[in-house]
Amino acid sequence: MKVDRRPYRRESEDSRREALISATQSLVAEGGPRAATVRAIADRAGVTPGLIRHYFGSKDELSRAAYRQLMDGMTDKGSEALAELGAAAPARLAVFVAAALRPPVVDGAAVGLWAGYLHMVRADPGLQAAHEAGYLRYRDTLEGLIRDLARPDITPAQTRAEAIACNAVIDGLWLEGGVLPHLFTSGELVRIGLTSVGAILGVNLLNEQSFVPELSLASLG
Amino acid sequence: MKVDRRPYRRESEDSRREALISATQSLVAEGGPRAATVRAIADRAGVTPGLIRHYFGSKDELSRAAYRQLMDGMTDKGSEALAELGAAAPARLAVFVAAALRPPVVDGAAVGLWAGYLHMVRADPGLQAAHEAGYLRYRDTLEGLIRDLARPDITPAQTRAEAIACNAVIDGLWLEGGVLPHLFTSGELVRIGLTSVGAILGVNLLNEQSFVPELSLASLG
DNA sequence: GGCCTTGTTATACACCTGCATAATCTGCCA
DNA sequence: TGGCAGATTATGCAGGTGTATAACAAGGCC
Repeated sequence: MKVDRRPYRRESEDSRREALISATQSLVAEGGPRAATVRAIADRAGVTPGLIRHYFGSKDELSRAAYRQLMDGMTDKGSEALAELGAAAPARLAVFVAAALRPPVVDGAAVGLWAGYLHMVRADPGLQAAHEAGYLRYRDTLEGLIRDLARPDITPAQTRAEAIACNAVIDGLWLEGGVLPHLFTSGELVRIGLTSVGAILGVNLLNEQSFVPELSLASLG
Repeated sequence: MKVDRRPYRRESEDSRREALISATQSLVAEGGPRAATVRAIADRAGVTPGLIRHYFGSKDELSRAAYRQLMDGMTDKGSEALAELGAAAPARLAVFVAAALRPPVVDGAAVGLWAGYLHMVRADPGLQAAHEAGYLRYRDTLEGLIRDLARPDITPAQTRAEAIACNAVIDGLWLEGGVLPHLFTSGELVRIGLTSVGAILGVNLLNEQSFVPELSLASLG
């Protein structure tokens, strides 16, 4: 009594790694990290479990790769939204903030993955350095946008403190929006984010909505 | 060949529940949720695994209880600091915010524990309900303190949005302070928190420092 | 064509997981 | 002083986990 054997299919290394990482992320997104077993991952990637060990030394290493890809994607989202427009400083800041507070950045799966690896980040110095670099890269971008506002009589130290505060607001909103999406109406996170960042900096960012196509009035709750 | 039997020791129900919850929390904080197996929990609590089922119906229920206690404990820290003084509304708000932004609330282990659970929150509806309840309890307390400021011409909807924003600032600062403590000088988190919450609400909270003994100038960086 | 490297699959294994249940101990009350 | 109830321990079980290893397939190279 023979069970049918999976047809042998040879594919590129990039394609296989991508499929495995993608399968890991989607499984964690749906059923939490406990659902992301080697067998489930391999099954979804259309592959047998052995390949995980072949491409990544172990399941943990695959998980780490998935985490790294998640972080890279999130930090890039804001910059991408920025690159397209050369508008005035307040509008650029508004775009950057808004990008972090709506899908695909605000996402339960992203929060879940991020939180799941937080303790590993605390334990592993290498990952901690990477995490810190990512955090500072984001905050520095924010600080640059704040500096570009060219408000008079603002010291560098104050700009730094403001960047920390704005970053915290964004982080907090991103977090709760991802974990408890049903508590916030559509567009509410963006509106609250722009309002409070504006309040912290003493500028009005809500009027900058018109500069952002995706942030039309219709998309606000 | 008989293995030695654990000595029978009878203890109060409260003591046993407390020991099991405490063991669960420390294990999750150290090694993430995966480390908190029934056997490891029972071992650390000085008990056999069967007791978990005896006092809590299942391991999941124990996890939920441990998470609930964590969330409640964080809110309680603020309320405790509040209970002692019957000062004016701005001072009370300042005390509440400051309590969340310094040890023992700001703590790497606490963040690790919280993150470990957040991982599970997404998968388990029961834990999600616990998280939502804890989050709302804290935010409602904050909203009450904001309302007590009795500023003129503030709608309930605006108060709600402000509470969400202030909660986000506190969450973000608490998080980053716990994960990357070396990036912030002592007292910086408290100062930034009071400044930005004040900016969001249009009040000055920094002057309220004098009302808080532990928040003397000496403790600020 | 024969061979060898390597991607891929299948199987085996040792361990661990949570849960159920039986066995045992102890304090309390009649 | 017995004995019962309930707290606590020990054992068993069915299933799942990650990983190691063997078997197989296919393409490149001489």
